[in-house]
Amino acid sequence: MQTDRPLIIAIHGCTGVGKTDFSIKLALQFNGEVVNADSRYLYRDLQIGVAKPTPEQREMVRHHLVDVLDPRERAYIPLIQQMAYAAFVEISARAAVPILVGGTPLYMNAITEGWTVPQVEPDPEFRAHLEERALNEGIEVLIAELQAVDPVAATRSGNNLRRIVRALEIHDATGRPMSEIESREEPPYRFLHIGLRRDRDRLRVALAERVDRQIEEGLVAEVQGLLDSGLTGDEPAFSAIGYRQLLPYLRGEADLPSAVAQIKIDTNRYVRHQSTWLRRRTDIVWFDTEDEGWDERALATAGDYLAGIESS
RNA sequence: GCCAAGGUAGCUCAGUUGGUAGAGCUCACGACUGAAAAUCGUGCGGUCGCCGGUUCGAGUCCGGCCCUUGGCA
Repeated sequence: MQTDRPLIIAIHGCTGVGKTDFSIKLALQFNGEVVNADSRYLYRDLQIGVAKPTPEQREMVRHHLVDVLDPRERAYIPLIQQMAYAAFVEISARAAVPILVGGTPLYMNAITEGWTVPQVEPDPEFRAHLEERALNEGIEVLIAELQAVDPVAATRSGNNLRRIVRALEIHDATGRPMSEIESREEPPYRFLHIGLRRDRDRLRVALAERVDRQIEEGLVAEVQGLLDSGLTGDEPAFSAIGYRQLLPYLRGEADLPSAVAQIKIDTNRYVRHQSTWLRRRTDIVWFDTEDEGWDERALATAGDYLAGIESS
């Protein structure tokens, strides 16, 4: 199929497999610019714990969607999509190659598959009210209510209160079932999906070492600094792994070793969640980063794609 | 050496008046379209410290032994 839709390279993979370093190589070789799709890179003031691209890397390659939100602000799918698509336009206009680098599979999918989420603004009061009812009357009551207006959403929401509340919120605002409103429309771009992966056990060990390194590099002081700047620890950015686990320690409620241990456990759990999303995609070309010369082959694959020699 | 408490799933622990074991976490798998590094679900996993006794039947009672922790000498 020949079209003149702009070419985009998307890099998928779990945390710690080397997406950031590879994206720099890719960008340097093909005149690329990085478009971030990692929910934690969006936030200003988070650095060590989220393994953000270094200042040097950001000087070498232009980055988009990094440090664009205040820790108090909440990220959400349409916002990420708008910013990413705007970046694609800007980069393409410069005749450069957009390199979308994931981390947050939900955002990667929403961007590359063109999800259309129901345009219903979250209503804090409505949510608080339902959450209170769930507490007092039991979550079954809400499930039954959702079942009545949107069986599809009720079935897939299970006991996940957040999803139940969201579905009820959409129905309340629009009078229509969330499951009917949502859709997807292929975005006007062509993507090459490159996935980086690594043996899970060895990745876990490497990530544990990364956590130890982050502590040595001053993660505790960074988190303390955020609190000193007036944040409470309840802000959206504080759901970041490496940050929220340090709060009990800084409050004197836990010792450092157990807080660090919890960071490692939560990091591994995060990897599992990412894997669940990634396994579902069938359009990713995978590279094992433990294979000799994987990066050369990945770069070559990208080169062929950009040159129009798609082999598919 | 003596006294006390305790030895049950990888970890922390529940186990009612004896009826061949549960929870949370870990780990694995899955769901999830305005919170997603969030949230929710499923599954794997134990010769109940060892030996013997009582009993139709013992993690649960009795005896002995081993080990851990605390206290006293």
